[in-house]
Amino acid sequence: MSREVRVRFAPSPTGALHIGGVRTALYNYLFARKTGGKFLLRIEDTDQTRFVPGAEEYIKESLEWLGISPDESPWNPGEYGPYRQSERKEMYMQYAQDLLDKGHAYYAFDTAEELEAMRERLSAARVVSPQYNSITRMQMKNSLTLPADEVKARLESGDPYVIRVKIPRKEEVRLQDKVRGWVMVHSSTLDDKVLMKSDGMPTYHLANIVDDHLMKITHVIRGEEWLPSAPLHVLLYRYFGWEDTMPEFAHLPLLLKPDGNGKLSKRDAEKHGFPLFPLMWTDPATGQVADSFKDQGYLPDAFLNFLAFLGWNPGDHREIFSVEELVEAFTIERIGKSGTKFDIHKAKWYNEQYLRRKSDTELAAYLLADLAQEKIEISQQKAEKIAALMKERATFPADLWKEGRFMLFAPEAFDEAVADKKWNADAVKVLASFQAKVSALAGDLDADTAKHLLHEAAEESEVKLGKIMQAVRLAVTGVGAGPDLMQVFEILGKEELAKRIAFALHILPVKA
RNA sequence: GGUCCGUUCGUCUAGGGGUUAGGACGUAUCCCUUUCACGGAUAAAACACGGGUUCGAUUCCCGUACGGACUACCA
Repeated sequence: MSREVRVRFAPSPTGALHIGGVRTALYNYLFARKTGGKFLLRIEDTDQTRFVPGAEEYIKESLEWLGISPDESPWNPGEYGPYRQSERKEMYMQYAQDLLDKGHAYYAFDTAEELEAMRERLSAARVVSPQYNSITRMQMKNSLTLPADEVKARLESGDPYVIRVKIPRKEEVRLQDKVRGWVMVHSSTLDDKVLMKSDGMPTYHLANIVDDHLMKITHVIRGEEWLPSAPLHVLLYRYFGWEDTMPEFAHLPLLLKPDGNGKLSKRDAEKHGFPLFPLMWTDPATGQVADSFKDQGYLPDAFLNFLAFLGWNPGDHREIFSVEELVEAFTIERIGKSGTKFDIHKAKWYNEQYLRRKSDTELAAYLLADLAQEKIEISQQKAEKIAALMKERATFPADLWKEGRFMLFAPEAFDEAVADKKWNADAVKVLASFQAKVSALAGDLDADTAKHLLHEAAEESEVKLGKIMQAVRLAVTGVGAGPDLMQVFEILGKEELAKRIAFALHILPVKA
């Protein structure tokens, strides 16, 4: 009997969802689609002190932007809700109680100061890893050391307490990870983690296991930072008696700094000028605004393709994958083991590839939107022509007009280096003649006609066209490089073209 | 410090007991071209180190180094 695949993305709403989290969500999504299963989103907000307003909406909008929305979520609940742990608060105590009853958990009354004192004492005694465990718990204030009536009295009087898991002294805990293979840990290195906090909220460990079980999760795909606590989770499944339906684990490699070593951080992003977040994020506490992939001009499908390849590959030489193709090709087995350094160059390359594959109509929409921001109006037809001409040389949609500004505005100044080298009497002669021909033209100026007229002008002046093309470009665009000139002429139209040449002829000094 | 995880060109990676160790990004050169870009071609560029096992190891095993994660009443 095989269960329907159910996977979840379980972020904590403590700020903007960062790129590593987005990748985790993506892998979960791909796996669910591939296996015909369900992808759900659960908000892990058991720590009220870290709750950040707006973070949940941010997660939702980020996934929507990328087109990887969950099948079940707080805003689109399935039959296993609620999908926010804060709203599930009442459910957890009975499970903690179950562990208490079975002797796999106990009450602990130690204050923060007492815990601190314990750690200091242990450190002073050169204990290698000071922790609340099978040995040290016997010196602490808990239901294992205190007389039963005192425990009872403390509980009844409302003394603050936590519930801790009772980790066995000597036990080998094994787990099979789909990415890493067998991982073995000895229970003596584990500590008695808090399961229920004194505020009545469960910790991640308890809530996570209970919810995954209740929500019938079959595969846990999450970041490698969770690998050290996975043995504890295995133990909890065992103590609850849920081992037969325990999900399979897959711990993803981490995203690392582009240079040097270490985990990818906000500082690296700032240093290298690349974003870390899918959408723009304003920190509600500081008002600080963080840049985003979307706002820098990354296309969602390109970004997704790039993200998928950060730690995964299809095993062949293909690089460009639509979401559908990613779903088709994705397997957990092909996820890599080692950390991945983040390289923004590859992201840009993906963006270029996707940009070039977009239709002129699609790109014209981006262009028109950008221009509207600048309060510039051009026709749909003209926008499409510009898009067609510029898309081969753009990385982001905004480049369409940033790099092609001269198609909308006549040059006010001319590149001096180019003028020095290329502006000469021959060029002036041909341009003057060409300008006259353009002005005298009866119909519209298209690229072919422009070329024809320019050839004519050159021949009449007995000048080789190749010698003066740079000068012609300079006169019309103000710079020495750019897209096909005849296409530019067509977009400009004959009046604008004639006007620009006249202006250049007037401004630029003629050399002998 | 302890536990766990990892290590193939600068980067992302394929591969796997015998290979000219493959691809992509980036870099360089050439071709195309009215320029720049695109596109095409070519080049430089890697198995961390030391021991085993083996006829043979980059591949398997052990160790070392290096890197990372975790080590909270945070997730």
